[in-house]
Amino acid sequence: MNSHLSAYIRRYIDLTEEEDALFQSYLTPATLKKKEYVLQQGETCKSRYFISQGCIRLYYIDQKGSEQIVHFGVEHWWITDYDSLLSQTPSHLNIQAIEKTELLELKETALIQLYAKIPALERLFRVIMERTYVACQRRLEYMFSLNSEQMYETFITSNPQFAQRIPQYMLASYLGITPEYLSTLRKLH
Amino acid sequence: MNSHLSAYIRRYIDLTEEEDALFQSYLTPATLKKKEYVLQQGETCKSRYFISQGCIRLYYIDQKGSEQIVHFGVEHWWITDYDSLLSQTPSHLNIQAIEKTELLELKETALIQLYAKIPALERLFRVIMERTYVACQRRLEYMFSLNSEQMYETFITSNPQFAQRIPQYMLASYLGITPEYLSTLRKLH
DNA sequence: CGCGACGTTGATTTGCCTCAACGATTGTGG
DNA sequence: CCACAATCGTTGAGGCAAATCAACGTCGCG
Repeated sequence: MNSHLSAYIRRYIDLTEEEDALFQSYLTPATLKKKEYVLQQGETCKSRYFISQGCIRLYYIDQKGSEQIVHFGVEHWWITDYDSLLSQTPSHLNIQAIEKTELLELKETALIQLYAKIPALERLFRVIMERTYVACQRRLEYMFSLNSEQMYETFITSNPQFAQRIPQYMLASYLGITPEYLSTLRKLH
Repeated sequence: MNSHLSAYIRRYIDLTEEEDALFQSYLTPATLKKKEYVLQQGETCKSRYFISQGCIRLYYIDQKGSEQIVHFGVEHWWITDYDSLLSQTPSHLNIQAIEKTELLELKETALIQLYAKIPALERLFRVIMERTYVACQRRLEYMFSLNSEQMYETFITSNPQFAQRIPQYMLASYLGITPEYLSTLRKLH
């Protein structure tokens, strides 16, 4: 039983102790070393992963052959490639540990069984999805409305602790700018 | 009873005829003239809307005072401002009919009651949310990976019929470029 | 110690914006 | 039903944010 996960779930739905235990019995812990992969492009995604400890990046390789970071995941985030997972088609994403990371794996086939046993889980994952979507939407709006300097400052001020954990070239990729340009932005304070 | 909506629902979940009728009894039809608003910035969003006929845009006013289109909605799309709806805070979005549009309004308070009466609806709206999120994610990836010309061509080829229904300045806004620049792109074929 | 990964700096280039002006089309009130 | 205004798309000149390319310094690690 993972108490972090129990507390996380309790923020969204009420489960009995038995339901909580049943849910968690379907989860498989895994530990990743830095730079190890959860998923590599070409594979079909079969699971969602709850990050109990550590830091993850999702990225793909664009036409020019360079890495584009889609987003990051940290403690208490669920991460997966929803596109591949839900359509069961090969993924174009790579999901990789940035540092030593502990995950709980939830197989999608198991989740589908669990929905029948614990209907409240439908709500849990609906709410998670809603919040994830709103975050994605906000990011789109930032990209439309802010220039690179403003995006950098917004990121730094809203994720002060997290910004320390990732190398600058990854942040640059996430923001959609080059490492060189991020470097000049930082000079301007 | 709206047969389009029934068919739409059946693509995702199975409802009995009684459940379908109950669900639809909670929906209120509305007709919008061109340029009428479903929601204006500052209001708190209370409902989701199923578009039975017509075309909608969601946009906000950025710092410079110009309209930025977030996305469009057409027949058989659910549209709302999820951020405002779920947090019950004032919206920064405007939702407006581009042409004469027929909607079915589903109040969020009603939906919350309905979740208890028809648990399968949890699944319906979870699946809708998942698909909506994947679409948002794809759009982010396009913005990172494609230049304006490629984004324009992608939009035109994947939405050939829809592109005819909206003025070019709205498409330019959606793509994140100026109408002037879109005009020069079109010259290049 | 030596190599590779990471960050920085500067010169040059470019994709796209801004601003201004001008047709074409649409719509509306007299 | 016409006249005028408003809306929409186009064109061109000039400017800027950010990319590209190349080179170099530094640090951490095998």
